[in-house]
Amino acid sequence: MDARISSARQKIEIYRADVRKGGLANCPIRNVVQNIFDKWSSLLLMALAEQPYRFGELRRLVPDISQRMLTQTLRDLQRDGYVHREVFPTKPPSVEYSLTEMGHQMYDSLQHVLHWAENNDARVRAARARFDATER
Amino acid sequence: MDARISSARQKIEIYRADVRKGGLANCPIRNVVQNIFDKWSSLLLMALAEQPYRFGELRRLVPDISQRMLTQTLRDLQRDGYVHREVFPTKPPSVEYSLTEMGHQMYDSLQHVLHWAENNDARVRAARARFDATER
DNA sequence: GATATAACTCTCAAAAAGAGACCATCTCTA
DNA sequence: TAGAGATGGTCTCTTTTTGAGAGTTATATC
Repeated sequence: MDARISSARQKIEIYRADVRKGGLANCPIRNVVQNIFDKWSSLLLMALAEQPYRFGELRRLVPDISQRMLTQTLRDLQRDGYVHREVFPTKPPSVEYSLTEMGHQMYDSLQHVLHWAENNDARVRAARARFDATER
Repeated sequence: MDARISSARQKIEIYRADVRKGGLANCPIRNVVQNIFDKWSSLLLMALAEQPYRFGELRRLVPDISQRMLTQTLRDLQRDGYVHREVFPTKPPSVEYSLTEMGHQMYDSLQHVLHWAENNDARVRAARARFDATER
């Protein structure tokens, strides 16, 4: 069957499927999306979608990420197969991170939301201001 | 200018722009994406994209969300303008949540990643298993 | 009168994230 | 030749976020 035409309802069912079995680990969407929607993941994917970067470069590119979170997020992305990590035997060894083929494919589908966010920032801010003025 | 053709590089710059100003609140992408990529947001959006639901229905639909997080996530989505909340003056008052026009538009762009996740679960799992066997 | 339903809020414990010190190794500069 | 800086991390401690679950107000049902 073609999963592209599955309804939201079906997706919810998939999300729920595993809850009934007692855990969350087997739900396909949640399983995958969990790591992509991580606080720093989309940002790092955006960077790596453009070109490979070294650890220190990423750190400078994203100044407000802690080294701990950079290490951890990169490892998670590597573990899921989106990112390739290559160590070069230079004097202080350097490490380069790049998107894998699958990483690029995934990013293609992620891009849409990022674009939307970029283009609709003002509307969201306006909605937020309206809410704060009314409901609070 | 058409933001749809902006490169990843430019996006990163946008992400970074506000860091230089000392806070994160003004970065458009991060600002918007933050709430969409919340742990429970995409799941609730998936549900509401299909049809309106009442509070208790959502709770039963997503059994592993705590009431605290359901309330909070819904309020955040409402605040950002994706979700409409309507109170009906029944005896114990009931509340219905539905997607706004903007919510539907946003969901259209979010859908792509969710589809990708649904269709590539096996690949991700395989990558993960490979990583765990090798690197650990 | 006890119990259930509705949509929440509140408190406390557990998990995750951030800040920043520390590490080994090598090169470059003073 | 001593010190500083760059490499890519780890470790510990504190703060923030999340989850679990009891409590709330008001009505209806048995």
